[in-house]
Amino acid sequence: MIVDARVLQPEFVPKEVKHRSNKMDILTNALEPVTDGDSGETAMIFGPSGVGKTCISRFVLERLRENAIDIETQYVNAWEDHSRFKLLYRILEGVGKTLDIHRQSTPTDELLERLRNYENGQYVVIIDEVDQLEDKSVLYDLYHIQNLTMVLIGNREEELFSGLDDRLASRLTSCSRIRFEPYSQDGLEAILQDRVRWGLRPETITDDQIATIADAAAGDARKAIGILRQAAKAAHRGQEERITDDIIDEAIPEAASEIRQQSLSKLTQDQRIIYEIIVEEDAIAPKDLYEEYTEQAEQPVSKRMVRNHLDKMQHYNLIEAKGATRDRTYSPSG
DNA sequence: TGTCCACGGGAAAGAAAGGTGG
DNA sequence: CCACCTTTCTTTCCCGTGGACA
Repeated sequence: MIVDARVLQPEFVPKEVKHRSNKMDILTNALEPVTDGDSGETAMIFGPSGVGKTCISRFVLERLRENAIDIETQYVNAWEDHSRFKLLYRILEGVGKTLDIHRQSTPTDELLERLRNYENGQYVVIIDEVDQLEDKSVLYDLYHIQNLTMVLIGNREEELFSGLDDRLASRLTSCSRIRFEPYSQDGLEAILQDRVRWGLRPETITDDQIATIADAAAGDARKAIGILRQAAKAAHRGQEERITDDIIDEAIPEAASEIRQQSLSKLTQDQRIIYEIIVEEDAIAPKDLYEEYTEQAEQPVSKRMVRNHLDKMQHYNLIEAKGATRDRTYSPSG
């Protein structure tokens, strides 16, 4: 019943863009000068996850490249490359200037110097999850590089501006900002319909079922497509002709746990011990948590390190912290 | 209302890991 | 294979915060 599994993958460059055409226009305008060989305006994109921020940016850049020569583009995820060095390295990678970089003989300033010396036309860089960047001063340096245009993507505006250099912050107040809202019910249904049309055999899913999925996804397209994928896979496994309501009911929690599972697999041994304690206790005070952890771990790490782990797990949305200093508790999220 | 103190998180220092050139 | 350097991870130290408790 699955015709083309690719359209069930979240990365597939989809027709979603048509629901975001006004946002695309703003971004395209900001980057327009690039096609004439000038630097574009720094663009900032904000919005919750699964609303097409990354997707739209990549799409716009792709189209830019098609329409003009001498444009290089690069996509960097600051969640993966969160140090100054890694970020700069990744950016240089996009213009193939990393060949003879030896970490030993190449201080990070040298990386910047190379970017400044890049003369082969305009270079547009998407920096995704920019709030995850630990050293935001690197943005200030990048901002001042000729021929380099940045597209910054983040969840919340305040998070980006906090910890930002004052000088840069004031410059950025004038640059173009684009806010993405969660998809509407109708928008999500249209996106799903589109995927279904290309990815599944006709008649395998009803409009009502699509509406159910869209509703469960709460404005998040990634989640919606995840549910659809789970449902299609389940039906496929069970040799079903079509997707039943029962399959969808099961696919909704499965899609959620799929995301959680992916996060869990990235945890280290220590982090997993901590996570399991929190799940076990449901809500636990920091002190008790650390005591319990020291008992279970063969080589317990310091309190400070446990706090780092807790931070990380909050980022992954695995746990949440409630309360301020004294009455704080940690509990599993969801 | 004032004192106490666990907590979170920043900074510095130390240890480990990863890579290079001899 | 080793000496050496940079980056990354971990620990140690410290201080401001804000509930608890008198």
